Amino acid sequence: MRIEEVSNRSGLSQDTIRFYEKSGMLPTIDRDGRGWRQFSPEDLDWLTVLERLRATGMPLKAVRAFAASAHGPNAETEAEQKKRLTLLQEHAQVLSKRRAKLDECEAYLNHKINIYTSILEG
Amino acid sequence: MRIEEVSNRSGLSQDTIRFYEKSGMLPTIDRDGRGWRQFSPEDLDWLTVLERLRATGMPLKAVRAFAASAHGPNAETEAEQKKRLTLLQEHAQVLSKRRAKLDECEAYLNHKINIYTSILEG
DNA sequence: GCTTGACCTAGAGTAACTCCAAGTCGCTAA
DNA sequence: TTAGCGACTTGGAGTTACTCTAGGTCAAGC
Repeated sequence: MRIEEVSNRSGLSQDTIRFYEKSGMLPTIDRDGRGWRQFSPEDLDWLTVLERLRATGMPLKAVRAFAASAHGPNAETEAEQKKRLTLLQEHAQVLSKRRAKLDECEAYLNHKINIYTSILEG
Repeated sequence: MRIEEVSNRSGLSQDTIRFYEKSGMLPTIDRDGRGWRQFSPEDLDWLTVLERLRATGMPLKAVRAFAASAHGPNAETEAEQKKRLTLLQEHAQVLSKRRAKLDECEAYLNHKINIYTSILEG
């Protein structure tokens, strides 16, 4: 696949994909004769993982640690898998806090909207 | 109140509060004899609003528009109130998308965690 | 042979903080 | 009374995570 397709499917911009490659968060991406990136289905899967981690606020530093573990030479050893599990579990905790904050803010926002609506109607 | 108290209560750092003041998102804040900011309870309320809008990802540009409307000379005219209502309603729509994304990512994360857990246990 | 379109790179620009250095002021303890 | 402390002040530099721009390559179609 070319970068445009991978961008559309993963939800990451072409610039972001190039930036992720440059900053070591992707495995080696093939190039064709012209020097264009050729993404495999696995590359797309990986970018989709990254998009989800980033969309829920995992900092790039942690994403990079996750990437290094997943694509390093010892990726499939128990130690590395445990490392990745821990990173994901920590992130899951962050997400539940994020959900609580979202609930709070949504309730507050609806409250505010009701106030404005009733002022403007009555 | 001094900046430390307002920071603790609003959840915004002291630096962020100063940054918001400098970039025109706060009403005029009183100063005491030493030049220290003296926040009123209304100032704290306003900062709490800002913290909630930002915590749910409203861009500063929109926050600034909201602030300009809320503290401008015509703040209480119907036109300005409608403007603010619209901004809040637009943001409420963003929030519901954000919630959907959070749900999706949380499910995916739990799926991944289950996979790692079962590999490492079995 | 010229244009178009999708890609390439390096590097500058942006958003929203966050940190730092250097300075002021009022208080307390020696 | 002066020396130190702690909470503040400012302007400006640094950071994160993109995002955009300029200038360039290459294959295909007219």
